[in-house]
Amino acid sequence: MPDAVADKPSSRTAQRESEILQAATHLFGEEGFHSVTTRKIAARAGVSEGTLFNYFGSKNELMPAILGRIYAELTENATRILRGELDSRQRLQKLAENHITVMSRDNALFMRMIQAYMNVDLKGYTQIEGSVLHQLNLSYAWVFDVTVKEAMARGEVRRDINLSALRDLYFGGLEYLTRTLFLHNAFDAMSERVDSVVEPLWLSMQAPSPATAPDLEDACRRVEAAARKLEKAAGK
Amino acid sequence: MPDAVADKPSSRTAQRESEILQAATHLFGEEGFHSVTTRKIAARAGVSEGTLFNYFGSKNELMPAILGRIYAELTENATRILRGELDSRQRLQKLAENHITVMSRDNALFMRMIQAYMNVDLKGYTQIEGSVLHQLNLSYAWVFDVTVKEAMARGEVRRDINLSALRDLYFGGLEYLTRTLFLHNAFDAMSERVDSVVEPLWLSMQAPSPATAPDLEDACRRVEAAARKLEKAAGK
Amino acid sequence: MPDAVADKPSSRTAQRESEILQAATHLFGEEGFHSVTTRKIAARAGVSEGTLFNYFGSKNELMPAILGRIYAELTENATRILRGELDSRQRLQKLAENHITVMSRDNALFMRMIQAYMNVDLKGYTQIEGSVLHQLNLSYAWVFDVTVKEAMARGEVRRDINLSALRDLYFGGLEYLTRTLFLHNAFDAMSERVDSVVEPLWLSMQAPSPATAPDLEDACRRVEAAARKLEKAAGK
Amino acid sequence: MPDAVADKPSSRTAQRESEILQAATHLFGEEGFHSVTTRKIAARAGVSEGTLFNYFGSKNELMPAILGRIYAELTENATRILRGELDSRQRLQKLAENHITVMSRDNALFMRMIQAYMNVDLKGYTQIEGSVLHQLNLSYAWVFDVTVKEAMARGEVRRDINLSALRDLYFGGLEYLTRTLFLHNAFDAMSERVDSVVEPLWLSMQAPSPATAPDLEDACRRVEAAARKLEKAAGK
DNA sequence: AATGAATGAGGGTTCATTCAT
DNA sequence: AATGAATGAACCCTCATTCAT
Repeated sequence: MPDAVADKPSSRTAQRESEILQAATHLFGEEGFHSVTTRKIAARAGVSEGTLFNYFGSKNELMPAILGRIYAELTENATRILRGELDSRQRLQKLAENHITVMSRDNALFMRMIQAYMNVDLKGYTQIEGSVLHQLNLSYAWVFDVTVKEAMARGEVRRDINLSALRDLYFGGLEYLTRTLFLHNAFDAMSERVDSVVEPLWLSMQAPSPATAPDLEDACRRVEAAARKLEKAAGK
Repeated sequence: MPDAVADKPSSRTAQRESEILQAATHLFGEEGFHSVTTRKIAARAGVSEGTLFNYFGSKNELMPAILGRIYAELTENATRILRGELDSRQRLQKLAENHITVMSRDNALFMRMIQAYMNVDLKGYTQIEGSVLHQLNLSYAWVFDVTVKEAMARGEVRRDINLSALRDLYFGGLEYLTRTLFLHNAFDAMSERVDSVVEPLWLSMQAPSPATAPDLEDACRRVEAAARKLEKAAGK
Repeated sequence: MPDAVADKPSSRTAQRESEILQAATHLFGEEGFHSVTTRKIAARAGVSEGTLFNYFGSKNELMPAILGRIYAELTENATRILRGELDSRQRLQKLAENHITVMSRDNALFMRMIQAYMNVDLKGYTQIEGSVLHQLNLSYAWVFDVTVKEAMARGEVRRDINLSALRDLYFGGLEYLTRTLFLHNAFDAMSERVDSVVEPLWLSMQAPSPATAPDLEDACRRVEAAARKLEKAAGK
Repeated sequence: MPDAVADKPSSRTAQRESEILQAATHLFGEEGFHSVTTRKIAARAGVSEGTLFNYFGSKNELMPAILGRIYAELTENATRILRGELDSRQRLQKLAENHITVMSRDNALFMRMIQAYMNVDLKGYTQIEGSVLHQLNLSYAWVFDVTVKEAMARGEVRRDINLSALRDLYFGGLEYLTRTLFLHNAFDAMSERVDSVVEPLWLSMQAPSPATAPDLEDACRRVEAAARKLEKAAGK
C-alpha cells in the first residue's frame, strides 16, 4: 500500500525541478542566457527565487541540466530511428529532421544554449574537452558515425570517406540550415530542405557509383526489349 | 609645429579607436563578451574608461565595429582570391582556408563574437533581418554564390544544384571544422582538413559523373527510338 | 509498553535538545556564530531543520542555552574546588585552570560565543546589564570574590586590596593567557603558565609590603636600643 | 606651479577614504560588524554604495583598514609616552590610560572589531599567526615589553619576572577594566581605576626585594641577641 | 513530534555609463 | 580630448523561519 505512493514525494520534487527547467528553457530561448534573471525564471516557474536555488545551486547549473535533457531526448529519438527498418539514406534524413526539430524548438534555444554556455563554462576552446557539454556532444555525434559505418557494412557507402569531415559537414550544415529556416520562416518545408542538405553528402559518399552506369544501360536494354515485344505484339 | 601635420589629429583619433578595438578584440576572444568589462578594455587599450565611451557610445557598439572589421578583411581577402586565376575547386579551397584562418584567430574570437552578439543584438532569430550582422553576413556569403555560379557558367558544376543547401553545408561545415581543429589542436593540418570538407561538396556538385551523362542521353535517345517504334506500331 | 517508562519521552526530548546544543557548540567553536547556518547545525545534530526550531525558537536562542551550560559547568567545578581543603593560593590556581580548560575547549568556543553574543544580543555595552550573559557572568565571577574574601578572613591576604581591579586582572589575564596558549600551542604547559599569571596577583595581595623591610631594620634598631637601655638599667 | 596642487587629487580621495572609514567605524561600534550593511555605511559616509566598493574591495577589507588606523594611533601615542621623562611606573600608567582611551572610544568599537574580525578572518586561533591583526598586535604589544625591560635596566624591576605572563595580565586586565568602566559608566574615574589595575602588577614586579629576606633573619638574630642580653641582665 | 520544501527579504557586489574637472 | 571618481540599478545568492504533510 505505501508503495503505491512511495515515489509520490520524489515525483513531486521531480515535477518542480521540471517546471523550473521548463521556465528557464523558454526564457533562455527567448532572451538569451545573460538577459534572463533568476527572478524571472522563478516567477515563470511559479516558485520563489529561494526555491530555485534549492533545486539548482546556481544559475549556471541550469545549463548542464537543460542541455542534458535536450541531448537525452535527441539521443533517445536517434536510437529509435536507428532501431527502425530504414536504409541508410533514410536514416540520415530522419536523424537530421530530428536534430532540426529539437534544435529549432524554443526559439532555437538549443543553439543559444550551447553558444552561451561556451562563454560561461569555458575560458577557451582548448579547454572544452572534459566539459559536460563536450561529453554530451560526443555521445550524441556518435549516432552519425554509427549510421555511416553501418552503411559501409551494408555496401551502401564507399569505405574511403573521411568520416570526421562528413560529420562536420552534416552537423554544421544542419545548424546553418536551421538558421536559414528561421530567416525564411520556412519550417513548413523543413523535410525537403533537409533533403537538399543531406543529399549532397549522400551523393559524395557513394559517387561515382561504379554500378550506376551499367544499371542505366541495363535499364535501357530492358526498355528496348519491352519495346520490341510491344512492337511484335502490335505488329501482329 | 603641429599644424604642419594638420590631419594628424584625425589620424590620431583613428589610431586610438583602432587600439580600443584591438584591445576589445583580444579580450573578447580570450574571455567572452560578457566576462570582459569596459574597465579591462580601457586598461588594455591604455586609455581611461571615459575615453572609451567617447569613441564608442556603449559596450555593445564595439561589436558591430569589430565584426565590421573582420568581415571587411574576410571580404577583401575573398575578393582577391576570386580575382586570381584559379579554377573553381581551388577557389572554394582558398576561400575556405581564408575563412578558417580569420575565424580561428584570437582564440576563435569570430565565433564567439557572433554567438555573443546574437544574444545581445537579437531577441530572436526572426528579427535577424536588417541587423548589422545580417548585412555583413549576406554580403560575405555572396562570395560563395558568385564562385559557384561562375563554376556553372564554366561548366564545372551542374546547373541543378541547390545553392542554398550547399552554402549552408559549406559555412556550417567550416565552422564545425574550426571547432574540430581547436579540439585536436590540429591547425598544422588545416589545409588538408579543409580539403576533406570541401571535396565532398565539390563531388556532389558535379555528379552525375561526366561519363554517365552521355550514357543517359544515349539511353534517352534509345528509349525515344523504342517509343517511336511503338507509336508506329500503335499507329497502325 | 511505552507507558512503563513514562518519563522516557521527556528524557527523549531532553536528549534531542542536548544533541542540538552539542552540534551547535562544536560548529560555533569551529566556524564562529555567523558562519554557521541552522541547516548545518540540524545536519550535525541528525535532525531536520524544522525540528531544530521546535526546540529553539530561533538561532539566537541557542546562545543563552549554550552559555548557560558552560557557565553551569564552570560554576559547578568552581564550587567543588572551593569545597576542597586548599589554601587560597591553591584555590586561585585551580579555579584558573578550570577556567582555561573550559574556555579553550572546542576551539576556544567560549570566547567566540561571548564575542559573537555581544554583537547579537547587545546594541551597546551600556545595555549589557540585565542580559542573560551578564547574569551568568556575575554569578560566576562571584567565585573569585568569595575566594579572595575568605583568604582575607584567613589572614592570607591584605584587607586593603582593590577587589574589582584584581578581578579584572584575574579574568582578563586568563583570557589573554588562553590566546597566548593557542598561539604557541602550549597547552601542555598550561598549569605552570597559569601559575605565572596567578603568582603576580597573589604576591600583590599579601603583605609584607615593600615598605616593611626598612621598617623592620628600624624596628630592630629600636629593639636593640631598648635592649641597651634595659641592659644599662639592669646593669646599674 | 602644478606641483602646488599636485597632491590635491590624492588628498581628495584620501579624504573620501577617511570619511568611509569614519562611517564604518561609528556604525561597527554602534551595531556590530554583522549588523551593519554596506548600504548603511555608504549612506552615513555620504557616498553611493558603488563608491564604497571603489575604495574598498569588500566589506571585510574595511576591518584591517580600521584596525590599522587604531593601532597606528595607539602606537604613535605610546611612542610619545615612552619618549617622555617618566619613571617606569608612570609609563605603565600612561600607556594604560592611552590604551583604554582608544579602546573605549566609539562605543568600545575596538574590542568589537577585534572580536568580529576573529570570526571573519580566522578559522581558528591557531591560524592567527600571519594575519594582519596579529602583526598589528605584536608590534603594539612590544611597547609593554620595552617599558618593562628598560625598568629592569634602571633597576626599578626584578629581573626574574615572567614577562609574557605580565603582558597578558596587563592587556587582559585593561580590556576587562574597560568593560567594567562601561558597566558602571565610570569613565570619570578612569585614571584611578587604571591605577588600581596597574599597581598590583607593579608591586609584584618589585617585591619582595631580594635584600629583605636576609635582613629579616639578621634582624631576628639581632633581636634574639638583644633578648638574651635582657635575659642576662634580668637574670641578674 | 518530526519533516523538509518553500519562502522572500535582504545581503554583498558588479559594472556600464556619466560628468565635473 | 581625456580623465577617473562617482553613480545606482540590478544582479546572484543566502538563510532563518514557516507550515502543510
